[in-house]
Amino acid sequence: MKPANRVILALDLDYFYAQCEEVKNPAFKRKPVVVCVYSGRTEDSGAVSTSNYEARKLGVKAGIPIAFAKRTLKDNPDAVFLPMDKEYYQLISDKIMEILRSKADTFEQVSIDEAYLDVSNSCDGNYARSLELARSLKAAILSSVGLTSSVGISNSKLIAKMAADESKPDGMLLVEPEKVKEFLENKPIGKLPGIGPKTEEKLASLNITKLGELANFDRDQLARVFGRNLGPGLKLSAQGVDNSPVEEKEPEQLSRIITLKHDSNALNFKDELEPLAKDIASRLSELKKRASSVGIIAITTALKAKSRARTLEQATDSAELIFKEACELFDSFFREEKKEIRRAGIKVSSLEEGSKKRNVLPDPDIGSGSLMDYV
DNA sequence: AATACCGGCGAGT
DNA sequence: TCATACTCGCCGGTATT
Repeated sequence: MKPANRVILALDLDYFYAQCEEVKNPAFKRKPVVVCVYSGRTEDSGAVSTSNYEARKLGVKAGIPIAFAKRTLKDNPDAVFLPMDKEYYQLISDKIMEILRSKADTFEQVSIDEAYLDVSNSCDGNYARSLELARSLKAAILSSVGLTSSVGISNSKLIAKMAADESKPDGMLLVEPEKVKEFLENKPIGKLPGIGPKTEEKLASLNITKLGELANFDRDQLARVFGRNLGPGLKLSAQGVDNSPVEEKEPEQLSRIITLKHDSNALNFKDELEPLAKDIASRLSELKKRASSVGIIAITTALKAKSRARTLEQATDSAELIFKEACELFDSFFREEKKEIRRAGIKVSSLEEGSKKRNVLPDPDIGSGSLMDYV
């Protein structure tokens, strides 16, 4: 028999990059640990990628400038600043994801440190059993790589995710289907995944601050303010309605971006750009994919994101072609925008299967003309 | 009217 | 104060058919 309820588990690795560094060097535990992405412009230019809870307590969290973080912790001799070691974190992540995948009916990795498991069948729709499973997963992760994690369980990805968020660090929280409404209604709207600062402000101007209020708000008015899909979607989410399946998704786009050595208003940074194209091309061939759209990303000195893109006649995985398209897009970008840019990137999208040459365009439909054409 | 594409924005890790 | 590197998804506008 198919279980009546879905049983979905969301698993999050706690403060992932920083915790990986604690594993590498256990002396870092109890010290503020700050994982940094140095942009290489000046000594401390760049941003904090993530930090452990010791650092967060002191106000050093993801996204802030490294220089700011150093100033904040300057009187704390224990504070540790480390460059991001993504390869190492990736190895740890891969090992964990392999374990999780093997325990799920269906599995979906959503980022380097997060995954959903649909365990409806393996737990036979039984939430008590899912709690046992969650305990054993957390234990398996701890014993294999030494990391703590947080797990949320409910009947949808949305609520499981929110439950995991609420339980962290090193927590576990079950929200049974009958408890979903109660779980949501008094929470501030910003707790809903997808509602960030901007959306929160717009909702506040409609006098909506709690999820319960959003759940009961006029659907059509939400549609007018937030758009036909997004508006009603917000209302459904606030009601705890989420039927999205747990399934592995193919990547839809790849991008690489760098901070330029010097701000620029012309394409005089080809040397810095070319490796991005090479990188994307080799990733494409790893994935056995080709891209039929190539685009560029430009971040202005005012930190506004700009983009240009072009659809190719034929999908490609060639570094040379991607680089050439990107150069042309940057040239025309600088011709029309008289802006200085700080960061530059390349993005490919419309990815399709197959690394071998193959024309995927349909044949020109010469038979579709009117019969009258021949009269 | 439906679909495709583009550029911008917002959110999340 | 200074402000990384990604990925995903949606929106409105415009072009294409």
